[in-house]
Amino acid sequence: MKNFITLLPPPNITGSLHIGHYFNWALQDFLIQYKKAKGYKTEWILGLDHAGIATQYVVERKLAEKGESRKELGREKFNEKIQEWKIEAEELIQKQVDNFKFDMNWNVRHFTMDEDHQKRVREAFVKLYKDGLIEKKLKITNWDTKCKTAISDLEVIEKVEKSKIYIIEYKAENKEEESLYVATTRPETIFADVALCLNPEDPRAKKLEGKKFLIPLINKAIPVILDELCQADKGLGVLKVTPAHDSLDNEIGEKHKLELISIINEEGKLYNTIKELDGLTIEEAKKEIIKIFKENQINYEEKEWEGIKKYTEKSGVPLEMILTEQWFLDVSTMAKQALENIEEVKFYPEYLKNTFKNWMINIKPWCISRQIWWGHQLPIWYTKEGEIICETTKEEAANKAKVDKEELKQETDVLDTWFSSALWANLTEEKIDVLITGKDILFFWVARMIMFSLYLYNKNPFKKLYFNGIVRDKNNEKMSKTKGNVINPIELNEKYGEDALRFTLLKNTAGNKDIKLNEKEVELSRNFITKIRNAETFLTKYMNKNYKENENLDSWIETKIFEYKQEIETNIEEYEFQKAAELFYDLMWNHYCNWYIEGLKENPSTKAINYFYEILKIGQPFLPLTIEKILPKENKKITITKKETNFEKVIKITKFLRKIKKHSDIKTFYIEFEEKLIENYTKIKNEKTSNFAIILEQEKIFIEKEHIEKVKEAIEKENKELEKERLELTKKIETAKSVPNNIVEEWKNRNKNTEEKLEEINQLKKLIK
RNA sequence: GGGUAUAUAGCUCAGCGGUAGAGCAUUACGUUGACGUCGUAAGGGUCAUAGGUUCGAUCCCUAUUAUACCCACCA
Repeated sequence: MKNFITLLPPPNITGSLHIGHYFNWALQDFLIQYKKAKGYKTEWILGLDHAGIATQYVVERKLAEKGESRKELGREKFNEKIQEWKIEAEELIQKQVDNFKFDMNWNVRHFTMDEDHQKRVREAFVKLYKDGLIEKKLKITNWDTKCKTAISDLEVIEKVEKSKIYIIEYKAENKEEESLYVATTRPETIFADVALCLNPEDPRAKKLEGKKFLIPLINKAIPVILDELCQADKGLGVLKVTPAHDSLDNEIGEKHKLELISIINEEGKLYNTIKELDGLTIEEAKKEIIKIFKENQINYEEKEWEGIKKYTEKSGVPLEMILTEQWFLDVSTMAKQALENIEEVKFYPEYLKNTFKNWMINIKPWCISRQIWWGHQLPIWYTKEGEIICETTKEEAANKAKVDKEELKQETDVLDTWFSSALWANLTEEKIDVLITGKDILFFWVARMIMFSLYLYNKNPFKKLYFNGIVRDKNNEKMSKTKGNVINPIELNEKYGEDALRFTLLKNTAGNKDIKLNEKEVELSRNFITKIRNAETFLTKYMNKNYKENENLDSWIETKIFEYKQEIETNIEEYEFQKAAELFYDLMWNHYCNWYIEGLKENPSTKAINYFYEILKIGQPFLPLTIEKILPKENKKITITKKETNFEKVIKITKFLRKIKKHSDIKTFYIEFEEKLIENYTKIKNEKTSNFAIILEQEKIFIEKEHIEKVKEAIEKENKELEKERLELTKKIETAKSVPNNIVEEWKNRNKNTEEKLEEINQLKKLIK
């Protein structure tokens, strides 16, 4: 038996599951059910993520409500509190999972802090460290002043905001020289300035290079340096260089070997400045320094400014760049390996593979340490002498260092949550058939899993990657608690019944794009489910059991089932869920209910119920709960094949008669072909009252004289259209020069058809006269 | 600033070199065998704009516009 493995993106233990989870899970559940029915042994790898910063943030906030803080509690007690929270959160998630009703065994699941995963993480770290890819460095890092931890570049969000920009005068050390004016949005950082920078092309550059200028207030002299990183057209073309608190400045600083002066501490407060400002927060200091400028008659100008401001993703406070010691993972080798192996992975949608590649090409070292308490502590031990030992356990570290293990102190930092997630694909040794996840975590998670798996396990973890869109509200806005437009999947399921939301989402996945979810759509799915239930009621309770032979109709629906089944399966295999859903909808509602069941009313068939069950089997992954209730545990298996049928003729004749009926009060017609069926479909009596006959589909249809005029009208329009088409086609064929033969042949055939039809109509017209 | 995706009927979206499609909504008619209604039918489109390639473009190319997202060090 073949295996089918899929990996659930583990939800965070920070809170409840939302419609995004429901959608993502529904896609996976759909595939699982489909593959199961196909005879595969399926495995859905489930789990939860400890979500380091996010969880710690939530728990700290809860503590703050009670007037407690993590510092008071200490690391051990605090982690106990987090464990309590975890249990609470798990219960909540459990309830939701139960309500989601997916085909999963939630009791069998992993957790990123499980002992075996901790081991996996430690081993990975040690290997990477010993390979020389992990290094501790004093560097400026993105800093979250609320959670007091470093964060990665990916956890930074940017917003365009209106604020103020200040133009500040830096006087020349040599009083004869003219002052330089610097535009900055951060006047509070002048104390960390170590240079002023100009672009080498700047006309002032040659004259000023090496000259010294004074930092306002403290009158410290700093030199002018030249670097093309300073752009002449930005600001006033003069950059104040604060290498300890700005990444561009840091780069310039490194190039010119400038001193790093740190003035912002881990709490986001100033130190090492002047006594009026030390201890103030950035925002406070910004206001205060302007006051001080005024008091000291420092020349400055204030202007309105619109620019990008950075915030931390998790706690939402302004981002600071500060100087700290952090652990960095050099991912360049891994990225190279990932690039070499990515072609064998199929991406849905394909264009994301390029996004993936571009990211890999431009990848930068990853800051993997976090100064929080909840997470995987780094397997790094320090000896009394300050030697760094990296081993998976304290015992091993002690052995290696040849010291008593009580002498070793473990690094207090924990790993970025995504470091442990990066190993999530290695919960199984086998290749995962498909990972279905959101595109927002392509870099955070998917890319890193691929890199880690290739480097550490020499294995490409995935065969296919499917990125689902975001579920948005009916106005195409992202759902958020603050906007109040959040749709709760469980509430929707309660309102519209089981499977309605699931079907709606599957039917609207439209090429991995975001889904605009309108409740109206869910209502339509509900109606579809009702239709199916009613069909069942009709077939089992109301259908006339007085069966007659009904080969034509049966053969037709059987052929339809055969064709649709194939097409639906092809679409599912290509992950075209929306097309598959539409096909199933069409087969069930249009073909089976509207034509077949309507036909049964005249001609009940013993096979009707079997056909119904066959269609349900096809649709089972779309509406598993509904269909499970209807499908009997054991039902007679019937073979579905393509069969000869002339039912299409019935449809054509029916549609023709309906058209006539629409425009007249026709009461009778006469035909000697499937008359009962047509009578039933058209609700026109089959009774010979006239000798006027028209020929359609090689069948004679007799219609009363008085309705002939209406027939004329009905066909006149068709006639016009046909003539127009013939004209166009003839012209096309005549003017065709460099058109391939097969195309011309096709046109000719079509033209022949048109002419035949026109001939039919002409005959008809003659007859009517 | 760079990149990617999207632009087709009132709405949600298919199609993607050779007759513009579906579902919903609208309108009309009809529902004495199932219908948390259902059925039948009709109307509705310069396929974002402008060029180009081609015998032929909604489809390919180029530019423009709009929207969304991603990346980047902008004072």
